[in-house]
Amino acid sequence: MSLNSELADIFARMAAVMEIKGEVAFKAIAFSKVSRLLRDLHQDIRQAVEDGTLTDIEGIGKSSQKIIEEYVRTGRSVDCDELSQSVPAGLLPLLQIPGLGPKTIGVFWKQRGVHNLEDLVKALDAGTLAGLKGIGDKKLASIKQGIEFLSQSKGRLGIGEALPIGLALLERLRQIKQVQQAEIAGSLRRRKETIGDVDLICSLKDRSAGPAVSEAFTKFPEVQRVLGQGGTKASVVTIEGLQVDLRIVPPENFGAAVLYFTGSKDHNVKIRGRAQEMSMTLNEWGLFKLADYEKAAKKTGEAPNLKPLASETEAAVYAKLKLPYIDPELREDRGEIEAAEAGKLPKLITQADIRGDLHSHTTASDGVASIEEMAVVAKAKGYEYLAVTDHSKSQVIANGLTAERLLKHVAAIRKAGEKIKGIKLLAGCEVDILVDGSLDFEDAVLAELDIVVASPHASLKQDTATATARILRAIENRYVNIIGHPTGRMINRREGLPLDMAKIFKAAAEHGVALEINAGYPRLDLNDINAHGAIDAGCVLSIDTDAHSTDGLDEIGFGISVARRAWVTAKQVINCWTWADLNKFLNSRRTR
DNA sequence: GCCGTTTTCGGCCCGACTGTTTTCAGTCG
Repeated sequence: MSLNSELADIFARMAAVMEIKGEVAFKAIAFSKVSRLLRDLHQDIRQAVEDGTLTDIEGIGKSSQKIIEEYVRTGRSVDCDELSQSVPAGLLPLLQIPGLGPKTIGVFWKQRGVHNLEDLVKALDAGTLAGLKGIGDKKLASIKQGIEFLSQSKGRLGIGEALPIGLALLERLRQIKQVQQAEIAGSLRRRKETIGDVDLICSLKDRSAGPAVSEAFTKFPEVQRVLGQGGTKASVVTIEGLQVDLRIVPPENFGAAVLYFTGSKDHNVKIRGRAQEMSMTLNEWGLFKLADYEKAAKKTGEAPNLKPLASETEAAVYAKLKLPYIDPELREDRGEIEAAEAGKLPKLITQADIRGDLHSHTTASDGVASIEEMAVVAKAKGYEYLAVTDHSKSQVIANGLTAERLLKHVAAIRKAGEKIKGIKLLAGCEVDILVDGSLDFEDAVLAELDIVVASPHASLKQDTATATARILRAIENRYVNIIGHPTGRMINRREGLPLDMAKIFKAAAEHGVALEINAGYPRLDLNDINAHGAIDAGCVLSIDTDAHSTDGLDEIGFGISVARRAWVTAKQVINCWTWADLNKFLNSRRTR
């Protein structure tokens, strides 16, 4: 784990303990914020410590500075240790239980001696939690259900699993006749790599239809359990164990609601603050003049009795805040509002910008389609080129090619390329980066190829120094064009190599090697943070599916999502370039 | 705990739903 994420965990832990102890809420909020910004930071925090620029980072003050510096120096934080010891360690995981928050956990601990999940389950079964102020039978039943839910679900679902579910429900929602507009919101719309729950927003043709639509939603065949249901909101759990929340709003408030529920929370906080500075207030109903809003009549579940300055579309709300439209993938409070204000938002890459796929497999190694089959489908997608890059010999499980088989395969690719008009086929290989950073083939073999993707597959538990040196050595090889899935991580499965990314970016930029955003779910490697760091450091990227079938080529969209979250433009992605420019890039190192 | 071109003190985004209550606290997003 990197230093940044270790520190992020420390601040998150301290915030959680403070919440349970019932300390001033804003302290906990401040530490949560520090935790989040450390997690998002793509340069090593050690650098900021050395430069003495720690408190220049908005959100880090004196206390946080002290904790970070101490941790960098000693690998520990006395403050964190002391705070952690002031509550039973077993209480922190209880925060994950839906319906159970820090206040109630604090009460259970102080008044009933609950120290961990086991105590809680016992106390619930024995009925010893009854009689506490503000806690009745229903509350206890809901906590029980929450525990059960948690034990069933594996935590956050990957976007590869959540997106199809969300799209299916959206389609169903749009088919309800009283529904005028419907949209996915939340982290799924922002295309985060993992999704806690799905948010759906819909507007009504007839504003009295709220309860009926809510009712219809809870009756969808995908719904396993109904968590709550009202005229403006319903929550369900699908058969996959995914929570889905529906919000129902009048048509004139649709844009404001979609904006609000798309988040992120931090983005919302920033734009609401901006609204306030401009003497306005922003909520899920719209953007209002502050003075008028305070006087207006408000009823629960209804828009305030006041004409909003903007509310029908997101763009209108942004415009009133003197901002251009901000793409959902950017809404993470990672500088997008400042960039929008300065007119410096990137023109984000779209799927239409992709001219080819530079990482794919065929039946020659572990793919299921032939060269021709892959080429035909790639051409049908409008691609100008496709690189066929089967595995090298170390990937025995994947039927990796020996040098001899590879050279025959190269000839077959060239032959297929002559036969199939309208798409350029590149003869390549996904060559293993071995444990010491050497490659699985000699340079003389690599020299026969049009393109070389070098990827780590095994020994993914190295320490930072060893792993970084390994990838750097591969980057230095003059035949390598792309580092495939650079960390080897798999969402919800394994962490991958703990690389010193700053060093990797610097070397890749210097040597003219592209870093891959592997679009295949569940890899999505580089992730958004690292891809952003890479382009910041002047690297170019390649967004590839690593397809093992013709269907696999469709997964490009997940890679595009990662790139968009990373502020990437088409110019920075080599497979958005024309064949002439790409060809120049692929050959530039060999002729140096 | 963090922040400040009205502030070094006094704020810190806003609303719905639920469960427990007769006016509100906790949780969630």
